Amino acid sequence: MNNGRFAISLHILVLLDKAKGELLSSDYMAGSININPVLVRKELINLRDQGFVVSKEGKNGGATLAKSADKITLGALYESVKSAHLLGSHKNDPNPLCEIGRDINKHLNALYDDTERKLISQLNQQTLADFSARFSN
Amino acid sequence: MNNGRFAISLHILVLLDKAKGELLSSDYMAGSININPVLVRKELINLRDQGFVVSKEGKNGGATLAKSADKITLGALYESVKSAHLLGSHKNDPNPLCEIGRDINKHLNALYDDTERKLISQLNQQTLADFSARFSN
DNA sequence: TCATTCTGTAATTTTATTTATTACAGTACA
DNA sequence: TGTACTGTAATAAATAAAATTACAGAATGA
Repeated sequence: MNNGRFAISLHILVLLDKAKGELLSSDYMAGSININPVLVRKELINLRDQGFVVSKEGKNGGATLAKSADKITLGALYESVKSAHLLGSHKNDPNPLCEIGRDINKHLNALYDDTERKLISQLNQQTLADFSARFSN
Repeated sequence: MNNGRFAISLHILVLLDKAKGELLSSDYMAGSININPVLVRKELINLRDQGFVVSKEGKNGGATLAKSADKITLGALYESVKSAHLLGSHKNDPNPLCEIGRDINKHLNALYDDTERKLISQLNQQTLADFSARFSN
């Protein structure tokens, strides 16, 4: 996971948790995160696909949590936004004529998968409720 | 860690381990990794600064491991190449007028630091020797 | 000694990725 | 039926990563 999507999604979820069921608009949330509202809407679609939030179209629409904050683990959130490999490079196209180059991707992927699995189980020990509780208000 | 530096550095180290003390040139290693030799040389400088390799200038020069492969942990390698935060975004400049935005970086950083610490201790359980041994030759 | 083969390093260009912007259709409300 | 939203596509701008070019300096050995 190489981009700001984890931070954006977590920020969204904290805002929704603090809103206690009140619908928040993407424009409002974009103002808090200080990013473009379209990015918020895209993340909301992903969060909705994962079952974390529900959203309502039309006037007075917006988003709210779809489940209790203690049912959303940070590991699940991580998995929902990860795109590239944890440690992975963009391009990795080693020389197949070299004995090391030929096999390294297989071994790197095994290492990455193993490491990522442990990272996720680590993150799964914390929920959105835990994280949200760190905010004083 | 968001780029291919971990993969590149590990590839270099495996090549050097398999070379058993014979000096390898950056051009040769770049050919195996299939990247530009200048990138290899830059990584070698970092690896040398970390005490993992030694390099020799001039004709018949090149690089070799500075210490035994079982003394180089993958956690130390990870630390040597990490630049950005593990889960961190490029830009993260939330609105300080929002109570959540005002505090979120503090809490995100605590989460990132904690998670990264555990990732590194996980990676520290594996050495270059372990990884290199996965290659059949 | 001097051509050769390396490393070290800076500067620049190219490519890839991420983020922002613009635009607009569709939905729901009041 | 205007207004305030979401959903979504297309494009542009900004940023980051990688490649390229260039060359100085070091060590070798013919």
